[in-house]
Amino acid sequence: MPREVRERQMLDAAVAVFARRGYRAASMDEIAELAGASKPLVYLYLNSKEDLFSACIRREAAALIAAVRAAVDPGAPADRRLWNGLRGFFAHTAAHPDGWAVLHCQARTHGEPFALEVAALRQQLVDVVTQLITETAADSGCTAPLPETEVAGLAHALVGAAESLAGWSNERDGAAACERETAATLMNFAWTGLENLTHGRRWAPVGA
Amino acid sequence: MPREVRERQMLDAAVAVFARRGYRAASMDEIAELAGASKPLVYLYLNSKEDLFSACIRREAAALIAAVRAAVDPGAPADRRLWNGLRGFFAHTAAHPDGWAVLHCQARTHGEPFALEVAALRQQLVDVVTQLITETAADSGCTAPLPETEVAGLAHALVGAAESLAGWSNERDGAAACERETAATLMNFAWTGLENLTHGRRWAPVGA
Amino acid sequence: MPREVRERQMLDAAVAVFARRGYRAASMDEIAELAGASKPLVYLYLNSKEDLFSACIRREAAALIAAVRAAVDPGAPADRRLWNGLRGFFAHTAAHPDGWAVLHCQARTHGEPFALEVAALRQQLVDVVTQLITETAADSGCTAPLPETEVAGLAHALVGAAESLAGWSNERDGAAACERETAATLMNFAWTGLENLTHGRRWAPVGA
Amino acid sequence: MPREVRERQMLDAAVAVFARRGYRAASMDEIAELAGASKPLVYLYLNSKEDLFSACIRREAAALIAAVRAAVDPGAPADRRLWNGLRGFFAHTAAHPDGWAVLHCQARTHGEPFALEVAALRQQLVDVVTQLITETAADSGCTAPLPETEVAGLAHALVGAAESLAGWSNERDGAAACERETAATLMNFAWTGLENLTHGRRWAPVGA
DNA sequence: AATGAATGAGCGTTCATTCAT
DNA sequence: GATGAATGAACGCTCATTCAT
Repeated sequence: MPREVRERQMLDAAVAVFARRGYRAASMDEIAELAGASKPLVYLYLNSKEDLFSACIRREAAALIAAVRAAVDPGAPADRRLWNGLRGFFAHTAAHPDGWAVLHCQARTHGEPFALEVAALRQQLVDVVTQLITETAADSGCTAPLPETEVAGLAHALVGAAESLAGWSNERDGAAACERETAATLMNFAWTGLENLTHGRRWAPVGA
Repeated sequence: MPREVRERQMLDAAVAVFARRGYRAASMDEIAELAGASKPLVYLYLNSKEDLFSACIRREAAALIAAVRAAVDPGAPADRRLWNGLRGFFAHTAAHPDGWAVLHCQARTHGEPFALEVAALRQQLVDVVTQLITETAADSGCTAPLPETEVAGLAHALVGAAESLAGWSNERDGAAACERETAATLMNFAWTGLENLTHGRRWAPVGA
Repeated sequence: MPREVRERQMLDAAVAVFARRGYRAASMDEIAELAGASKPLVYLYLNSKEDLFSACIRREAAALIAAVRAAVDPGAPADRRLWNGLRGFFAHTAAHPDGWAVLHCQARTHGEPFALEVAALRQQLVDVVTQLITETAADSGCTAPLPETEVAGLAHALVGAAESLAGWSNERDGAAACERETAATLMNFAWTGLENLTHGRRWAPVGA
Repeated sequence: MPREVRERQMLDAAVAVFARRGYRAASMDEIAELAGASKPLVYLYLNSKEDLFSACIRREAAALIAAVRAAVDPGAPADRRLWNGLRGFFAHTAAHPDGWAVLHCQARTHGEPFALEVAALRQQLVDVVTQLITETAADSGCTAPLPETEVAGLAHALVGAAESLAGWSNERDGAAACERETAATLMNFAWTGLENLTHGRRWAPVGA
């Protein structure tokens, strides 16, 4: 069996086991068995548990960001592009729950080396969203430009909301059927909020 | 040294170590040493690693929800109350980063028993937010009542956004100084978005 | 509470726990709790786990040998005395199963110090039986005196048979009702066997 | 080194250590060291301390019962067969004192799972003896058939006597030289006793 | 007379990792 | 290319034992 195929099987197995058990609790024995290979072979191809986990993170992160980027159709108007990006995100995470679990739940909780890898992914997501926000603002006739820090904050809020909704809708119904509805909820929330902000309509505490 | 004091020291140490290392990677030796006690004493007071982790989760969850509830001043108008709740949330998570890390990052990734405990906390947060949203809608002269499912979705999105922002602002600057700014960002986003929604102003995909 | 009473309670508890769990698996915590005293008090009175176990063995051994000796009525004819001794043995072991378990099952399996104590008891039992055998032989008109080694062997066989029957009849029916029957079985077996031996009627392998 | 060989070495070491120390006091470290292997290998091959002990019991029990069955030559007359069986029993226990100690002293004192395994062995021994008694009775022209319960009692008594004598002769002299003598003592005792019983010659307490 | 508080030492078990083949 | 055999190191947990009071 060619190395490339074997390696993909190993990564598939590793993602599944890491998602189910967590990084520490996952055992190389279980991964090797699920991959249908012997343990020394896993070490020959992937060096160590740490490298294996990193490889999983990188592969899943690349797949996710690629899915989102592909969903954002560059030719569409700004509002459609935000909408498409959200749908792409929800669709991919729903279709690859193990990969999403590794990225969202496991990678950030196990020390620096992995946290850095996943932070890079997150930054890419935030970059995409930042650009979408900027474009959206411009497209809807922005009259009150937002400071850079606030845009970053909004992007983080949006990503967090998306992550939270992804988890919520996944556990509410196994089927990904309502993915569209979930996206719509968030889109409504974000879109109208953004429009107000970019037109200077803000809320302010009375006493401040 | 009286038992109560020792027990609190142990929980403090456990929260710190669990936050830094994760549940599996944390060793009872390290926790005991950080608590300034011997390992058998930790077991005598807290039974097992699992019980110790549960105790940490319960203590930190109770503290967080109490902080949020205390911040939401029942006498204030609805917008102020949402604002206050957000500030309370951000202030508490910034002041107790280890506790927040245990709740947000570690507890959900290590098996059913802990996930259930933290799900209960999250539900309490969502409940609080749901009520705030409902009141806010009523207070601002709602003309387009939202279906229950959508309110739940919004609440989850808001909580997710808040969680994400908490993590972002915590790692951006150790100081809790900008907590107010973070809360303002989210408040603006949420408040204006909500007002539009409750007055029937929505975004809809063109082709749908 | 006077020391003597407390000490007896401790020994009672220890015998029960040692019988149920074995020497190593028995924990001083459980013994102290069952005795209704604190652990340091147990140590104050009985020094160590080893000493406590020794004390149990000595007390139970003394009680058993006393019961057997009391049962053997010195005034009766030899056959009656053997019969009475057997009945005394079975009655006592049935009435004190924990003590018997400690002596028979636990004490011999846990290293030299305890094995020696229980060997002493066994020797006393063998001595009693040896004397009974000798007397019985004399009483029934012995025509073929038995060598000393053989008497010792017979005594050991008899004690072993008695021990085995004690266990068997105990587990066959919880009630000690059939103790008499058990004793009769053994008595028949031993008595007639002895009579033949002491009159020179032996079995011998054909080719020897 | 092939697995089979290693596994036998481990069982040999385990039998020796369990015999010397008892189940609880035996440490897996000592067993592994005596077996000339590392501890993880012992676990890889034999799963757990409990499984290891069970494996010891089963192996030694099978060896003992096989030795006795092999000694009982089916073609010989009944008295010879009883004689041969006794000699086989004494010879095997003398040649494998550790195995015998595990079966007789340790296995019965450490909880249900092991007690059941050794009870099965004992039942097999009792069955063999029961059959030998029945055949012996028939062979010697039985005129007073014994009730089934009494036969069972006699078998238990005989096995107990044999077990006791095995221990006694083993500790009296390490050499197995006197095994023949020990067997003769018991055979004389049992044979003549049986013959009387099966011809209705019994002892009865005077007052009963 | 009696105990709450505390620990050093050790055990059963697991796991990532490496050779020799 | 692929593996059966093997291990050093560490971890969760328990227990006999001792002080200070």
